[in-house]
Parts: sequence; structure tokens; C-alpha cells
Amino acid sequence: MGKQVKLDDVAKLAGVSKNTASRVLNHRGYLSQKTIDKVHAAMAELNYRPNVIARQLYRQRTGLVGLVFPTVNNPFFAELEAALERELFDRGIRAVMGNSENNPQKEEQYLQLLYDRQIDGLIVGAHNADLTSYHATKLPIVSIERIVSNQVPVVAADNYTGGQVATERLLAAGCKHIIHTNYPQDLPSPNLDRKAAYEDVLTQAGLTPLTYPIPFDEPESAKLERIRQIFVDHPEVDGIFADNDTNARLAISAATEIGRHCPEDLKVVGFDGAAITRLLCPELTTIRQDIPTMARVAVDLLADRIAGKPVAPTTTVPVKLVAGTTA
Amino acid sequence: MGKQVKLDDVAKLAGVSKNTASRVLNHRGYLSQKTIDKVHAAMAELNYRPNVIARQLYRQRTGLVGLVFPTVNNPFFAELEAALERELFDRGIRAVMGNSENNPQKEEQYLQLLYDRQIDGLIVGAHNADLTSYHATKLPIVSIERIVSNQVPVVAADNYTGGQVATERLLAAGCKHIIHTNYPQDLPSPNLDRKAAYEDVLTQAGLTPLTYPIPFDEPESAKLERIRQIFVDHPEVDGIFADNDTNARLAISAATEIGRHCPEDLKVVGFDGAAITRLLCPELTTIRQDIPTMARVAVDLLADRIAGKPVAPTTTVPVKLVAGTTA
DNA sequence: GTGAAAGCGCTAACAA
DNA sequence: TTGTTAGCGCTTTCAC
Repeated sequence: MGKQVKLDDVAKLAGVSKNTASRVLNHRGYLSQKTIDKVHAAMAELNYRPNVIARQLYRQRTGLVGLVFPTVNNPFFAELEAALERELFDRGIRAVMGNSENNPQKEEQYLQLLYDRQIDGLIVGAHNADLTSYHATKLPIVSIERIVSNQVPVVAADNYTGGQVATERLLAAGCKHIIHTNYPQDLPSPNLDRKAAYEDVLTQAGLTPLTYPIPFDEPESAKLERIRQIFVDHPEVDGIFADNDTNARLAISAATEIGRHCPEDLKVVGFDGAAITRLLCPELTTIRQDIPTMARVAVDLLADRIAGKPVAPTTTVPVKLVAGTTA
Repeated sequence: MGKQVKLDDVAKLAGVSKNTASRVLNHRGYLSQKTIDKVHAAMAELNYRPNVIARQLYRQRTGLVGLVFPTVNNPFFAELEAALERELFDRGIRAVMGNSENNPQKEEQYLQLLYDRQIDGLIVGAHNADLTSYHATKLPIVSIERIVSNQVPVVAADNYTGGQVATERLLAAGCKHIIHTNYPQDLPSPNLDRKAAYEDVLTQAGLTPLTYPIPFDEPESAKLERIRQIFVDHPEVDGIFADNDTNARLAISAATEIGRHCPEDLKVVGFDGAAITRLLCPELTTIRQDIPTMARVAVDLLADRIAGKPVAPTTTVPVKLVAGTTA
């Protein structure tokens, strides 16, 4: 690759100073039309492209935002990250993909990117990293469906209502033995509202709630194994409220393996309702999160954060039942 | 945010020159242990973090690579981009997400990022952008499953074999009227090998091939409508070889709508075999692409390209039949 | 209206 | 073994 054409070259060709060329480039200050034209002509002739990095050095901003989620290879996160990318792009910001893969070190590294100012902000949906790393800071961070620290604003679905609706759906379908799956979470998390709602509804109905932990970071085979165990431990189960759609689908598979069919022998309700899931598994009844709205809100919050404005600590986005045939 | 601690501050505190501090930072040149310790102590005391942008300005490299694909919100691309991100991360490179969304302008903009040196390279799986934009260049670009220009190396699945295996599977299942879906592609594309194989196999079997175009960039509803039309135009169809799994799933749905069940009344084979798809729709028989290998190869090629080494113009990665119950 | 000059923070010849 | 100096390419204050 040849020498880069720089502003100085443009200036020389146009017979003006570097400064003037810069002002033309940025449409700033007083300029005679003649100068503007000359500079533009020179830029065109040399096929000039400004060096973004040099500009960034001065501004100390890169126009980059990191998206740190467990993995983009998941219907919910894929749809969410796609929506976030679109929102950011519309604001002239690029998204750096950060799949933490449940690897705290990897997550930590993306956080370092922020410290090192290679990115201007962070949208996170994973938090393996030691919370102190996040705590230290008033950095522009927004989280989605995770509680990171009380400095970091959260965007979450209306998980409680979702959990209520899901559980009530199973009750209405006649279920008497409803089991919930969730992930073990020592830390507070909006996700736990799904569980809380499930427990409240069941208790009010005079039934006993029971939750099986399904760690998010395990391979599918391990999750399936845990779900099989539900049917071993509780053959009487006739309803499952899964904390996400993939677990719901695994529950259906596990039931089928032992000759129990959905919905005749078992009702299942999932959570998330990503478009891909509805396409590939349209029969699943689930609680749909409003992903586009969550993305928009998150990016708005981040932009405010970057601009130094105060933001609401929590924003809740409504959910909606999508009726399939599994419950 | 306070003033940034810079190398000069470290140097002053350690009582050395900026240069010496820089050399300690980069483990370069001769240094006495005493100096090293002093500088390290100063760095620790000031909590110094190098300014990445300044470093980039000198090196003219950002350690960023763009991933330009139609959308990450799709099982195949999501798995592929996740795999690419992992490979890149292991080489100290971050991935910038570029969902072209079948918007040529958006794709063009990501290409500009490369021109403007905000990214060091590009891995593309979409090419709406005017090919001349890609042509102009010996820039570090690698494409996956797309032919961009003869300057850009391609990584592709063994689509021809995949198409053969898929079609033969349907024939072996007794299908006599097999229809293929593909996307209309005026440009050459590795994807078309699937179609070519389908046509060759059918012709050899004395049957007449017929392909329905299903544009990739249409909404699902439009795709479904096109697929419904297949059954209207050709009620005799008893086998479908879809060019991707989502189309395969839509075909199953369309058949179900009119009371035709899979696999009794209709056999279906898809293509891609992403993990999410197999989880959500395990019954689907499909041709699985080896996504991790494709990602690794692509990143290797890109690294060579960035390093200025010559690379093979085409790399083909084997595929594998995944037997479900739909064919 | 436009030019000269300083500086963003870091790196690397070249001297010492 | 270390310091001096000159950039990397762009922006901007301040003269003219």
C-alpha cells in the first residue's frame, strides 16, 4: 500500500495551509467559496480520505461501543445484538462484538478496552467479571437484563409479569404439577423476577413451586441431562415454565424421549420469543420480550451516559404472550 | 473523568525519560533492572494505562477487523460470527459487527471503515456493495460463501457435495418430484453449487429439476408466501431440498397448513445445520457446514493477507449429512 | 478569511 | 544503558 494521502498534501495542492484544508473538511469557520472549491478539488484529485485514528487521538473518542454478552450464538442475544448494532449505526457508532463465553477473563478484557479508551462505552448482558471492575467507575456502561452495579443503569423486560402470565397459562391449561427452570444465580438479577412470579402464582393457587437450576453456561448436552432428571425425580410433572426457549425446547425433547407428548401429556411455556425461535419452533408457547425496544432504550441510555447526562437506574419493557400449541 | 495519566507522567515520577518509560512498557532494547523496577513502580502508583489510540496512530493499525454479513440474527451467521470472534480474539483482534441488512449503503460504509483505516481487515459474507468498491483493492479482505472479486480469497463449504448428498437422500427416500429452493443470484456464488449438484443428480436420475428462487433478504412472511406457491403450482411435489434450514422449516410449515405432513407426505432436507437449528428443530434432516473450521480458515487467511503473504484463492470445507426424521 | 504553531500520547531513529 | 528529537495525521487557538 502506497503512502497515505494526508491533509498536508491536499493543502499543498490547493495552495492553502493545512489548517484551511482542515476547516474545509470539517465545515467550520469562515471560508471563501473559492477556497472551499479549491480544497474540494484537491481532495477529489488526490482521492483524499481523512485518517480516522489521527482524528480520534485528538478527540479521545473512537466511535466504538462494545457489546458484551455471553454469546451471540443464541436466538435472544443474536436478535438483541443485531438490534443494538442497528441503533448504534444510526448514531454513527460501530459495535464491537464481545462474546464473553462465560469466561471472566474475556469479559474483563473487554472492560479493559473501555479503560484504555479504545471504545467509548459498553453495553453488557454478562457479568462474570469481578464486580469491582465495574464498580470502580462512572464509565458509560448500560446493562441489559443484568444487575452489574448500582452505578450501571439496567434495561430489563417486565420479567415479573412475564412469569405471572406464563404460570397462569399453565394453570389455566389444567396443570397441577408445574416445575420451573432457572439458572442458579447467587447475584441479584432481573431474571429472578420470573422465578418470583412463578412462585407467587403457584403459592396463591395452593401449589408448591419447584425450580430446577439450569446453568446458562453449560453445553446443551448437560442441560438436557438436567432436564431429563426432572422427569425422573417428578414423573407427575404436567407443566414446565422454562426460563428461556431453548430450555423449553429441551424439555419437550426430553419428554418425547420417554414417550410423553406435548401438549397432551405435558404443557410447556418458554421465555424470550426471539424471531428465529418462533420460525424454527412455531409451536412453542412463550413470553416474548420486546427486543427492538430494549435495544433502543439501551442505546439511548448509553448515549446520555456518554454525553454525561443523568439517566434512570432501571427501565422496564413490557412483554407479551405468544400462544403456540405447547400450552 | 480526570486528566489521563500519560507516559510522560510516569517518566517524570520514575526520574527517567519518556523514551525509557516507553521501552519498559514495550520490553524493548537494553534496560537495567533497576530502571525497569522504577518505571513499573511509577506505573503502578499512577495506575497508568497506555493510550491505545496514540499507539494506533503510530502503527497505523487498530487491531480491529470488520465482520460484514447480512445479519447476525440468523442461526448460521450467528454461529459463524461467534466462531470468527473467538478466532480473532485469540489473535488479539477485536471484531466489529457489520450487519449489512441487505442495505448496500451500509455495506459500503463498513468498506469505508477499511479505507479509512479504522479497521485492519474485513471478513465478508455479503456483497450488495458495488463490486468495484471491492475491486479497487488489494486490501485485506476474505469472503465466506460469497464471490466478491478475484482479488478476494473465498472460504466455502463443499456445496456441490452437500447438494449431491441432499438430493440423493430424497431420491433414496423414494421422492419422484423434488423441488429446490435457492436465492436468485445473478452473480456467481458458491451457493449455486448446491443447485448445480441438485440439477446434476436429478437429471442423472431421469427427473426434471425445478428451482424456486427465495430471496434471502425478504421478510419471512414473503418467503413463506413463495413457498406456499410451490404447493399450489406443483401439488405433486414430494420432496424439497431447501438451500437453507429456515426455508426448510418454512416448507414444513407451509405443508402442514394444507394438511400435508412431513415426512409422510413430504420429505424435506435443509442446509446449514447450525447448532441452534438442530436444537430448536432436531427433526430436520440437513447438510451441516463445518462452521468452526470455516471460521478458523478465514481468520488464518486474513492474518496472512494482513501480513502481506500470498493466499489460496479458494478453500473448500467438507460438509456432513445430519439425519433427522424429515427425510 | 487564512496561516503559523502547538499539541493529542506514543514510538523510534540517532546520539550520547 | 539512557536521553534528545522528530514524527504519526489531524485539530484548534491565536495572530495577522
